Amino acid sequence: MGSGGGDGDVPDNSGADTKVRTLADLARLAGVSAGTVSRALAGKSLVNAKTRERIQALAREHGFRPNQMASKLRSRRTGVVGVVIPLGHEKRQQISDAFFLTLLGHLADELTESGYDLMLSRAIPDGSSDWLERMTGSGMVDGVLLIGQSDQFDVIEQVSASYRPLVAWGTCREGQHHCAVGTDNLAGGRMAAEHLIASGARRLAFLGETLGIEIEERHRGVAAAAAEAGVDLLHIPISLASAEMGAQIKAATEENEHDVDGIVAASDLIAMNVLHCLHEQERRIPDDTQVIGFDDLPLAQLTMPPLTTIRQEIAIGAKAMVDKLKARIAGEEPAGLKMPPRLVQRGTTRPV
Amino acid sequence: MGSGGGDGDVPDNSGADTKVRTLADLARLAGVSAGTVSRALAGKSLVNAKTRERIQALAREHGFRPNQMASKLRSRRTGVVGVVIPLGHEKRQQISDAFFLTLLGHLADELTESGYDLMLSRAIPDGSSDWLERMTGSGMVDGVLLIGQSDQFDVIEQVSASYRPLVAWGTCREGQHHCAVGTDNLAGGRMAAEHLIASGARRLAFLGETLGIEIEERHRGVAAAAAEAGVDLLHIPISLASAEMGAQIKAATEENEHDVDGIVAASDLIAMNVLHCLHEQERRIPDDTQVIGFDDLPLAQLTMPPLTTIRQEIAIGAKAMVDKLKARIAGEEPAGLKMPPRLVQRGTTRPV
DNA sequence: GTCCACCATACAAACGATTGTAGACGCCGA
DNA sequence: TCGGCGTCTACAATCGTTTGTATGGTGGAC
Repeated sequence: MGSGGGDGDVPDNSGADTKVRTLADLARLAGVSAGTVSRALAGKSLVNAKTRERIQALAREHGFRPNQMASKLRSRRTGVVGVVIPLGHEKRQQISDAFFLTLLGHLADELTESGYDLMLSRAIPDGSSDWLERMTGSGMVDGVLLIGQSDQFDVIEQVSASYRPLVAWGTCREGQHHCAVGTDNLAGGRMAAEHLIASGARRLAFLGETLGIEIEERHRGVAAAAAEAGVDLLHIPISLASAEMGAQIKAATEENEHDVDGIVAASDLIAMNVLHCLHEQERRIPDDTQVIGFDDLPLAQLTMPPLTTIRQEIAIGAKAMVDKLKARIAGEEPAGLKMPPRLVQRGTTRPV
Repeated sequence: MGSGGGDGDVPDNSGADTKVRTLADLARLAGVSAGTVSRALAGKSLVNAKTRERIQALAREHGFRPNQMASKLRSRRTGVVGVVIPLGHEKRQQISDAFFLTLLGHLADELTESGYDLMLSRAIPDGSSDWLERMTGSGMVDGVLLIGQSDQFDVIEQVSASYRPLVAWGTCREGQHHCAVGTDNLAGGRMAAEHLIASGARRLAFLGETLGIEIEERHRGVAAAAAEAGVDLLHIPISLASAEMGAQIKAATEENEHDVDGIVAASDLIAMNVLHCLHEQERRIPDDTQVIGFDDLPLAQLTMPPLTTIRQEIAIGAKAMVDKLKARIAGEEPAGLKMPPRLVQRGTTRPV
């Protein structure tokens, strides 16, 4: 009363000058109560249309917007989705993986479309489930999206037992508890190997470390196909972090250049590096060595020759993740989605 | 007392069963007041060390963590930094730009390191300054980082007049009000053009639309160098969105194949596409046509031949942005940073 | 003319934490 | 034994909204 009421006293500094920070401030200016202002700004029909517009105009004029923290606290709905990237194996990995970044971009687009904000968290698992519960248990988000499962399958499984609005990208195992959207990596790996074998490869190599569950399945698929066809398979555990990748691949390709004629790379990025190294060693692609990638990032079309790869439907997957999360936030329990991979034949393998 | 103390009474359902969601719940269990629990969990020295540890153990046991919304509301400090990507020109652009995504990754790393969470927002400017003020005015974040300025220089300038903790990536103009960290694009463009001219190019082309201020400056730099040397310069406004880029570049390179012998691409991604198209047209690089990119993304090393490009120090820039933002949050007013570009000579230009 | 219904607004109680301050308790010296 | 002092804890106000309910006023029907 005493301090605030500058309305009538000094007409000078009345209007746009005094900073209006709270609903109460605006209410005083409009001559109504805070509750009414709240409803007016929310566009509720309980307030008179004329009053509503007057208040909205006033708010616009003063550049006022309600404090989100207070709003979220009261309404117990944050309008925020947490997106966490578990950096499990590979402690030193930055968020620089091209696939994850691409997926993140699509998720951001989908979430924005649905009116959600996105809280990004780079999590480095430390043995406990803390890295995940920090997000789920904080009351800061309505739901959580996991970009990849890394080697944290068990933790995710455990947390999801009590925290329902959680959807992960990655492998969808039989009987698993949590909701996952991903590509059938086993089928993808098999598909890649079978393609190479069909087009004449006899000594295969799989490039990529299998600490993460997704990559491990790709490798299993490749191994299964190789075993069935009776061809050799070499596993070279290339790091997924792009910083180390280059040197490791260089070493690997030089060392094994004598006997490998078909390479399955765990990702397109590895494949690009392989292409580069093979080219330096003047191996002809696909004549001397065939190469096949995984992901089908936009870049795959731009290599020379263009990269044959196993396509993951990132955009579709991102949309599915967001849709399923929204359903879970609403209390439903949609099942996971295992998308079939697709072979995109380009120039680094011989046509069958 | 009556309800909570299951320790001795019924050892069965005593502990982890009853859900403890609030400080008050935990306080009841511990037989202390909520205030004490709050201080204990915050590690304050005002509570007895023994009590503190007992409470912390209890919290751990029940998987309790304080509601962040309430905490942030009361303490008026969110521990969150907003990162917004303005999609000004190019309404249909997804967050898929490789450079922005890379910068985002580094920002995420730096912010995590500093204990901040990251709130990502894809903003589509609509003529007003609403897209930015939605973030700055909401009380949701302690500060805002802008990934690129797009064509929104004026809006940013205006908002930053009253909202101090704001740092943008991008061009650092003379006399501008807001704090920006970025590469000297003018110098970069000039550097690229001078390099091409020095190595024999006489008919230059700049590929990339100049709606965004950064690209526009690169173009100006190229134009200045071209004018000084008296060589022709063609400007072909390629879209920055990767979806449309391919076709546009294909059309452009086919049309102009007769007279361009030096290409400055507005980004590495454009350069990669150019390489691809030129290769299809069986032009020899760098003998028939020289190409130079901008950014020096990790991919630039993997093209064939490896891409000559103007390097932007993304990691260093990200760190600078976060440092300056932290200083601004603390009330200081650090100046912007204009980093010198660096020419990385690889295989798509002739050595001088 | 009275009463009912109804619309618009005011009031006040949450939401769940943080934090200044007052008070309880134990310990010490006199 | 008592006062003073230093530690620790309880109490209560506060952050800024949202939302259920009470209340005031207006119009129409009988």
